[in-house]
Amino acid sequence: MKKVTINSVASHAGVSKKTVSRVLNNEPNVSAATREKVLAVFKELDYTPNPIARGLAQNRSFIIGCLYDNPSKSYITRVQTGALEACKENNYNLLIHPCEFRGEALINNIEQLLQTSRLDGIVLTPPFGDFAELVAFLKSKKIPYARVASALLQDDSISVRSNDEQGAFEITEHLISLGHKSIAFIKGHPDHSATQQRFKGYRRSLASHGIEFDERLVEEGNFSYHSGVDSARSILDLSPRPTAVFASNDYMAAAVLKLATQRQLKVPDDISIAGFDNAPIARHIWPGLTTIAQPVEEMTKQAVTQLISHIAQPQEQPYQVTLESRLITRESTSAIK
Amino acid sequence: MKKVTINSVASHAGVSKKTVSRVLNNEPNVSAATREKVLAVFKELDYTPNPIARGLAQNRSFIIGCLYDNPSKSYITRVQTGALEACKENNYNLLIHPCEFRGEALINNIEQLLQTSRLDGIVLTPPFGDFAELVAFLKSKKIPYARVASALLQDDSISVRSNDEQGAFEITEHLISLGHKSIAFIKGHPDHSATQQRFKGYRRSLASHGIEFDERLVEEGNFSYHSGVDSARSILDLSPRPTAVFASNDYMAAAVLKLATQRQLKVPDDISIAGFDNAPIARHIWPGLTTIAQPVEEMTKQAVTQLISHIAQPQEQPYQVTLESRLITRESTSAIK
DNA sequence: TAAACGGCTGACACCGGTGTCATAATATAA
DNA sequence: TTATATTATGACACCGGTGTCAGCCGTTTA
Repeated sequence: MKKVTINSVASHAGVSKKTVSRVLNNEPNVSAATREKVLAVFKELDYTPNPIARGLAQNRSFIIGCLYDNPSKSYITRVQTGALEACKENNYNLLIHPCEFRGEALINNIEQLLQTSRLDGIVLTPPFGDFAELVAFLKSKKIPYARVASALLQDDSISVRSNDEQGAFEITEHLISLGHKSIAFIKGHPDHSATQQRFKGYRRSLASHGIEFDERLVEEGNFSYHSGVDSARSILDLSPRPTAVFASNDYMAAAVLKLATQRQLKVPDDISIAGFDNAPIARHIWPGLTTIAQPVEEMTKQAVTQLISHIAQPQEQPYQVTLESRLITRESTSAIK
Repeated sequence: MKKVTINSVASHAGVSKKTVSRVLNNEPNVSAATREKVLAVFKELDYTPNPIARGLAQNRSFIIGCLYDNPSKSYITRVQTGALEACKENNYNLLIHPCEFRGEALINNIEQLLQTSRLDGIVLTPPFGDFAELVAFLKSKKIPYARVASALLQDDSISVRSNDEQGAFEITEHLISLGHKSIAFIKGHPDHSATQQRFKGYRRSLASHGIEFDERLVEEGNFSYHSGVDSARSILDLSPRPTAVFASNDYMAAAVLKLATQRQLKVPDDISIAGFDNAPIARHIWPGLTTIAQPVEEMTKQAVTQLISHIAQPQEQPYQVTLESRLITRESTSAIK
C-alpha cells in the first residue's frame, strides 16, 4: 500500500502535477474533461493532499490558535466548542494555547508560539482582545486575528461580541421589577472589558429607576469562584444586608449562593441572586440561577469562520457584529417580601 | 526583515545546510568548533527552524491529537490541561478532536483526521481507550497512541490509569464506617471501563462487610448531570429510602444533591451523598461533595509525555502505570443518626 | 610505507505540494 | 485565411528542512 501523492495521481491521470494541483484548488484554466479525469483518479486512489506539504509551499499551517487566560473553565469549553465547529467546517485545526495575560513575557510567548507553529490566524478570547499591545503586535506581524467578546474598536478587525451592557441592564431591571432596591454588585476581572460594560448596565438600570448608586454595595471580583466567595462574605456581612446580589458571572453567583446557604439564609426568600453567562453551573445547583444567556459558542464560531475566510481572501470591510443575549429566570430570584 | 532560514544560517556560518541541520538535531560528527560557530549564528540571527518544513521532510507534524467524547466538560478540561503541559515541555502542539464514540462513522472520521492532519500520535481518553476496534485500527496504521484512564491490557501500549476499583472501594468503606448500610449506587456510562471498575469496588466493600447487595439500589447513569437527575428521582422515590447515595462521578452526585434539596431533604442529615473525580463542582456547591480525587491531569500528562518520547524513539517495553487516588471528605456525608 | 579506518563535511536528491512562465491548443477578430 | 487573443497545459524552480552517500582528512594498523 504505497502512499498516494500528487505525483501518483498525476501519472495515473496522465497529466502534470500542476494540473492536479489546479483541480485540487478549483483554479480556473482546466478543461472540463481534464477536471473530470483527475477527479475520477482522486476517487480511485482515495487521494487526500498532504497538508504539511501544502503548508510548506504556501507558508500556511491550516491551524488556528486559540489564546486564553480565563478563570472560568466552562467559558473556555464553550469557546472551544464554537471554534471547533468553525474549524471543522473549513478543514482547519484548532490549537489551544493557554497563557498568562499578565507578565511582560506575554508578547515573547506569543512570538515563540508563532515561530514554532506558523499559525494562520489567532482567536483572541477575553481578555486578550482588549490588550492593545498584543493587537498591535499581531498587526505588525501581519498575523490575522479575530476578537471575541471584546470592546468595540473603530478599526478594521474582525470582532464578534454580545451586548454586555444591555444584558446587565436587563437583569438589573428584572431585580428592580421584583421590588429590589438594595442590589449588591460583584465586578468581574478588571482586565476584561465585559467587566466595565456589565457594571455600566447595572448603573444605568439603577439610574433609570431613580435608585441611588451605593458604592458600598459594589465588590471587586475577578470572575473566579474563589473571588466570589470573598465578595460574598463582604456583602453578606453588610448591615442592612442587601436584598439582592448581581454577580458578573455565574461562578461568582454560585459562590454567593453557597455562602448564603451555609449561613442558613434562604435563597431567594432572604436574598435574591443573579449571575451572568448561563454557564452549566447555573442549572446544576439549587436553586437554579437567574442569569443572562450569552451566545459564547456562536460568537466564537462566527469569529473563527470570518477569520478563516479572511485568511483565504483578505476582506476590505471589517466584520464587527454584536449578538443578542437574553434573560433566563430561574429560582434564585423572587419578589421582595 | 528577511526570513531566517537554514540557508541564511548556513551561508552566514560558512558551512553547508546539512551541517546546520546536524547541529540543530544534535547529531554526532560535527566538530566542536563548527558547532560553536553555528550556534553563535543561531543566536545572532535569532533563528528558529520551520516546523512545517521539518515535518515535510520527516513526515511528522509535531502535533498530538486528543480524542474525546465525554459528557463531563470539566473532565475534558482537566485532560487538556495535562496534555498541554506535556506538549509544552516537548515543543509539541495539541489538537483537540471531539467526536462521537457511537456510530460506525467513527473509524472513518479518525481516518479522515489522520489524513488531513498527519498527527504524530493520539491520546485516547475515555471511552476511546477501551474501544478495541479503534485501537486495532491505529495499530494497523502504525499511529502511536496512548490510553488514559482505560482498562489494563496485556499488550505493549502506553497506558496510564488510576485505580477506580480501589477508589470506589474506599469511598464505600467511608460510607459504611459512618453507619450506612443502604447505599444506592449510580453507574456511569456503560462504554467506559471505569463504570465497571467503580461498580466492582462498591460491591467489594459491601461484601467485605457482609452487607447484602441490593439490585434495586443501583441506577444506570451515563456520567452526565442530566442522567444523574433521572437516577436521583428513582432513588429518592424508593421506600425505604437509602441513607446514602454513591454516584460514579461528581456531576451525577451534584444532580442528586440538587434534587434532594429541592425535595426539602437535608444533606447529609437525611441522606449522605458521595461522588467521584473531585471535579470543581464538588467544592462549588453546598454542601461540598465527599469524593475521590483522581489525578486526571497527571495521568494525561504522563501518557502524553510517554507518547512523545515513544514517537521520538520507539520503546521496547510498554509503559503501563496506575496512579493513586485519594478520599476527600466534605460536608455531604455524615454518620447515620 | 601502504592499507584500512574513523570522524567530519558538503553535494545533491527528496519530502509533496504551489508559483512562474513558456508554449501549445483553441477561439475570436480582422 | 491570417493575425490576435484567450485558454489549457506542463517544465521547472521553489518552500525549508532531512537522508544518502561520496570524499576529504588525519590516525591507527599491518
